[in-house]
Amino acid sequence: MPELPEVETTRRGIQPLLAGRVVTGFRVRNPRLRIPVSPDIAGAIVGQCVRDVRRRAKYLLIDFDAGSLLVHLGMSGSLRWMDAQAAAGAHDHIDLVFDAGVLRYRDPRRFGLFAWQPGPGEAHPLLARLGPEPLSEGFDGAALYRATRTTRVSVKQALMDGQRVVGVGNIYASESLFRARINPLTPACDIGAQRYRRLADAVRETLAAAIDAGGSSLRDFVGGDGQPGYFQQQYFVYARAGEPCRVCATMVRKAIVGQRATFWCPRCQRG
DNA sequence: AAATAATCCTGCGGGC
DNA sequence: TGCCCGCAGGATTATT
Repeated sequence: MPELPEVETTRRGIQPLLAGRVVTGFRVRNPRLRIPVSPDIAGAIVGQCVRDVRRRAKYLLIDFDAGSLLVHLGMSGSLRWMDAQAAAGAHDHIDLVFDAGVLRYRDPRRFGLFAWQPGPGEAHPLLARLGPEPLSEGFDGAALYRATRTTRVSVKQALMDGQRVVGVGNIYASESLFRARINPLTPACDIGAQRYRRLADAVRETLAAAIDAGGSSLRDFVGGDGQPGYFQQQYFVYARAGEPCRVCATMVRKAIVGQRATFWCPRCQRG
């Protein structure tokens, strides 16, 4: 389940492998991803040099002079650098081929996407309405507070809405709210500026810690059969319903909020 | 206009 | 043991 930390770990793993190299082929074995892979992509990138690999929200942007290849890993996507001759598995849908090797995209559930954005910047419709990056200067408690004055949805749903802040998925929403000691079911408009400052700090800390944890798995991007980019973290509350809170030993609770499983400690998260 | 529901897909675990 | 069912999940689109 790649959330922002996994995507950032993927970016750090592949950036040094791709930058400066020329694409020699683009093989699509199965174009049926969340958005069908356009047959025009090959013509846009074959023969072109990768200038950089960036990340925006959970999208990877592989930059060329003429534009950027947008890659989203969806629920089960992964990218690995391997020998060009390596046999492709059942869910290895796409190869970005270089002389030195191949960047292979595997995605059993096919929730991911590959799209082409002509030109520089982040003009693609998929990127146009995204909120601030949680690890950037543009994100803080004041921004969250301003963005939640007129909504009655729960603070957890507000936190997961990519127009307010990007990259906070279901796992890290629950984890961040635990760190901030905020009950995920509280209406977003009922939370004050001071507590949003605490939440913004918690989001940053939670994501940064997960990215640090992912650093040790960077080597997995080269060769091997493992799933790169996924790293097991010790969660405070996520998927721990019925188990004792790591802070106060109260039983962790679970509820479905906005169709998503939500976990919290009723003692540590009262407000 | 905002909130909610449906949707895409496969692997896995539980129950029987 | 094997089958069926439900669930998991991000983000867009459709519906209320």
